[in-house]
Amino acid sequence: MTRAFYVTTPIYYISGNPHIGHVYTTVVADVLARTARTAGPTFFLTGTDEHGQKVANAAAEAGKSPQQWCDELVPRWQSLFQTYHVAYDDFIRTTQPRHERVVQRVFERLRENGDVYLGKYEGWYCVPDETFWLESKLVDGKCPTCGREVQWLSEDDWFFRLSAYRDRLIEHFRAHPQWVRTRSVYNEMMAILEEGLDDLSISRTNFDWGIPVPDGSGVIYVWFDALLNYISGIGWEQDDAKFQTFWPASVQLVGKEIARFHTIIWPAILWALGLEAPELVFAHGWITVEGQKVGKSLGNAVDPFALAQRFGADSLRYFLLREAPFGSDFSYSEEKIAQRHNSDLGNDLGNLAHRTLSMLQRYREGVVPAAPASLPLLAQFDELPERVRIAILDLRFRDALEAVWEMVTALNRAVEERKPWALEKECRAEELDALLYELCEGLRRLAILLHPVCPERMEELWRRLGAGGEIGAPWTQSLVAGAGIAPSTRTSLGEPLFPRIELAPK
RNA sequence: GGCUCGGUAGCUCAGUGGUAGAGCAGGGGACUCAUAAGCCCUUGGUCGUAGGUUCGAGUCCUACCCGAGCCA
Repeated sequence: MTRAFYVTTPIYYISGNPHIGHVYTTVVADVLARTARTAGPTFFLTGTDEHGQKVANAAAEAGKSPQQWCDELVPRWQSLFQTYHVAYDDFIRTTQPRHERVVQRVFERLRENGDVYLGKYEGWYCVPDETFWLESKLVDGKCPTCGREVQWLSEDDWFFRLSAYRDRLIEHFRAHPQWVRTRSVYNEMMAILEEGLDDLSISRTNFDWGIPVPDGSGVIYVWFDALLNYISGIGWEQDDAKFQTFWPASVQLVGKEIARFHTIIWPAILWALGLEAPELVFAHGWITVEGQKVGKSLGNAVDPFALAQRFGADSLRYFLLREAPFGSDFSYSEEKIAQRHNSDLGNDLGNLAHRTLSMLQRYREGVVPAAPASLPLLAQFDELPERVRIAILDLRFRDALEAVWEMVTALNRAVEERKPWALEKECRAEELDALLYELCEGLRRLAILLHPVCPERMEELWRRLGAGGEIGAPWTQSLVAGAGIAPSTRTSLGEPLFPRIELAPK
């Protein structure tokens, strides 16, 4: 029933260190990918964007070559993603030959078919933002976005015939009102299209840190270069089987600041190549700190490594997905992270696991009892996996998690109502066995359902349950009749999965 | 300036015409397997403001205020 699933993050521009925003997008992609993998073939691509004047300048300031600068920074990103348990299928760097070949080949192809032509570019350019500005848009002669000096460029450039795709773009937007989310970004892109499109300059001659224009001078514009990672990363014209399997992308995640590149320029380039546009571009909001935008320049950037250290990577992942509906901006604070961790993960889920395994230890020496004839407690959640899968693949993470928590609450309630300690005292062994079995099996299912969100902690829960098979196995194998936890399985209690975090009072 | 999205309980948010909801936080209770966690009960909102349409509006229309964002 499922077509292959392909999810991408933006490739990250390595002019500095990563921050929590990079974690946010990448974790979301990881949750999508991990969920999709339980249903069918999946590919998750992320990587780094390494060309452009801004990188060249940063490298020069550090007294390094651009390549050396990138080589030193890339591991920083990779170790960040490892810290957050991100399991990408590939990590592409735009300085890799496999990517550079593709960019040059695309350039040649479009030049052959007339979508790329030689023209003259004159105008203002903001180096840090890699953006062109009309004189009329400048504020006091400076970049309206970042307030820094702009440069006057006058050069012969190669242009991409973007204007030729305007009508098709408008038609595409009208025919697929859900292809760009959120709604507000869709509306804004539509407004841009209705205003009209100019052709796009896609080469630079005033610096040389980029992919050379084939049979010409200068380098290819960093955005043109970067966008193509999404097809070079799955082997366009290099690995046809792979490319055909995964293109068009199922979900391309972007921050809303780069929505225009991904929903206007990108589909036009794809069409010029005879390829399909991605199925969905989801432009999400910012993370703010106490209502303020996070950024290096604002000086309120939080070290994401330190956050993982303090709260646990899985708790951060849970927080990012649960706290706000995906898409809108949301305000992050340490208090809120701690509150989510304590109440949802610690009190509800972690304690459920701990009390269950503890009772099993106390009453049954840690061994899973025989399976009862039916599982009435769990039967009401037979539809839950499908609900969760649908919500996650629709990027409604909060809804998915709320649905899972209905089950967590039901299991906690069942413990209260059926009082295992009383059953033990009254020697009602059969009832106690049935309840304990159902609680263990319930935990096994919760571990599977929450594995995409909290992979490390759920793997630990899986081990403590002594569950057989793979936690990440297709749900058609692990969440069906007969797949339940085996009687006589030996469990272990262990320390709390999500120990309470006490914040120092302000 | 034009445009977009949002403004619902202390906090985070559901709710697109028919008697205001959830979770958390706050208050009370019974219990004890457990991370003083869990369970039960409960306080709390003139749904940004002012008009309008309608038998009836958080839900539609107009204006305005506040916040965030977009404008080759």
